[in-house]
Order: sequence, then C-alpha cells, then structure tokens
Amino acid sequence: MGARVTDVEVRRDSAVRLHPGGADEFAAHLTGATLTEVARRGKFLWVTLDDTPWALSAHLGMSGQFRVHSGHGDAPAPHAHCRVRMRLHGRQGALTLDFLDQRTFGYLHVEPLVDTADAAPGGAGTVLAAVPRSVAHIGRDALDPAMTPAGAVAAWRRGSRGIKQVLLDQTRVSGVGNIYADEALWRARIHPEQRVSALSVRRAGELFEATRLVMEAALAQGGTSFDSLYVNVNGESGYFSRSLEAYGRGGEPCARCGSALVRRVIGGRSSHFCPRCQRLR
DNA sequence: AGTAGCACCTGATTGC
DNA sequence: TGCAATCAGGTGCTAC
Repeated sequence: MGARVTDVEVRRDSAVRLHPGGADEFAAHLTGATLTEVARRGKFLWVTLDDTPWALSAHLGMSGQFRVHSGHGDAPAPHAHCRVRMRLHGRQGALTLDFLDQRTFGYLHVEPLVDTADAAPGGAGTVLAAVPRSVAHIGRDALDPAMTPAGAVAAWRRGSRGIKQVLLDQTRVSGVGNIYADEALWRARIHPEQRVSALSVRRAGELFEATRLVMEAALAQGGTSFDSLYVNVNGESGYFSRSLEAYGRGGEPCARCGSALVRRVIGGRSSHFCPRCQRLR
C-alpha cells in the first residue's frame, strides 16, 4: 500500500450511490489521498486514507471485483463492466485500479471510521474496532479471532427464524453467504429450516465449527468460482466449487448417505440439503 | 426490536 | 428466429 490516488473516473454513477455527495464529491474526496491499510469485515472491505479517520469503503455485491494493472496509458482500455477507474502512484510506479461489476449490486463510497465496542461472550471480552460507518451494524466475521464460538452461538440463537436465514444475517456473524451457508449446514447435519430457538448450544457450536472449516477450506483454494465473475485482482479463479457437497447439487446423491439432495427456496434464497442427514426436529 | 418483502441490475438460460 | 419469462447473487430500505 502507500499508493496515492491521482485520478478518479466514475464511469457509472450508481456505483457510488451510497456516497452522500454523488460521483463528483466521491472523486474529489479520493483524489490526492494515499491508500494506506486494507481491512475487511465479512463481505465489507475498506482502505484507510492517509492517517485520517476516513476510508474508501467497498462492497462487491455479487459480481464486483477489483483488478490491478501496471501503468496508466499502457493499461488496457476499461472493460465494459468497469464502473470506476482509479489511477495510482505507488512505490512501484504507476498503477491502474479498476472496479468492475457486471450486475451492479456492488458499490464504493468514502466514509468516516467509527469506533465500535462489541462484547464477545465466551472469554475475549470487549474488543474495540474502528470500522466504516456503514459497517458498524455488521457482526464480526466468522474467521475473526474476536468472534468466539460462544459469541457466535449466542448471536445465532436469538429470535424465531430458521437457521438458514439467520446464517445469512450479516448483523449476527458476517462473511457467510448462500453457498457457504448450505455447505456448513450440510457438514453439521442441520436442516436449513430448523428454528434457531430450538437449536441447542451444542449443535450451534458444531455449526460454527463447520462454518469455519468450510470458509478456511474455500479460502485455501482461492474461493468458489463458477466463472470469470469471481476472481482475484489478477483475474484468476478459485477452485472451491469442485469441493461443494450441497450447493447446486439438487437431485444428486448425498456424499454421506446417497439420498437425493433437495433444492428448496428458503427465505427467498435457493437452498440445498440432504433430507436424510439433515432432519427437521 | 425482530422480521418480511421488495428494489436494485445484468446476462445466461429456458420456454413458448 | 424472436421475444418473454426466469434465475442468480447481497445488500439497503420501508413497512409491519
């Protein structure tokens, strides 16, 4: 890091729709700033600006991606899905940073950092964190060391909804999306429609362990890529889609028991599970 | 406060 | 062949 922003080109205004002052103010605020430190919580990521309490904040939605090219004039012409192009000067010279987003659910904005103090039941105590304002309501990431098993269990067991919907609720435990939710539930043998109020502490703890295992395994393989929508900054895909046991496998045999996996819409999201291994109780 | 449902958007795929 | 309907994804927002 340590790259200075020398130019900001917003190619589609809706890419900065959450920035209060609109595209011009976004570009003006960012231009001249130095990108210092990258952080994330769940699916929200941000880069701090200089040593100010401000950050360039981003959410990739479902198809957003950052791509980096060396140079400015010699960088490739912006892709059709390029929504914002930034030109940077770092230690290694000129860089072009593109925010691509085919389906435009993602966004960028510049916003202040705020202090949060969330208690972590289970031993870690209160852990302070400075996060962008739009991230303050988001729970700790499943892989965050400050998210303890007991903390996750307590967060998940509140309320009356089914566990699949609660897993996707980013204000409880963040970072788990539709694919990893199905995978974690399959591994923990929990029915996606199981009411969280009827989920024992022990079973919830097993679900947290399964969630971490799934996410660590996916990370180790570079993520779950079906196509060129899901890539790293160099445009390379991950391989975790080859390891999926439940997601997208409706009708196929369960790897554990051989029963046909079921696909069902739950809370508006397509869900996949084994009707034999994952019993509703 | 917790929950439900819609809006947002594009491109691939399926159905007629 | 053409066109319409459907689907996927994760959030912000409003309404109950």
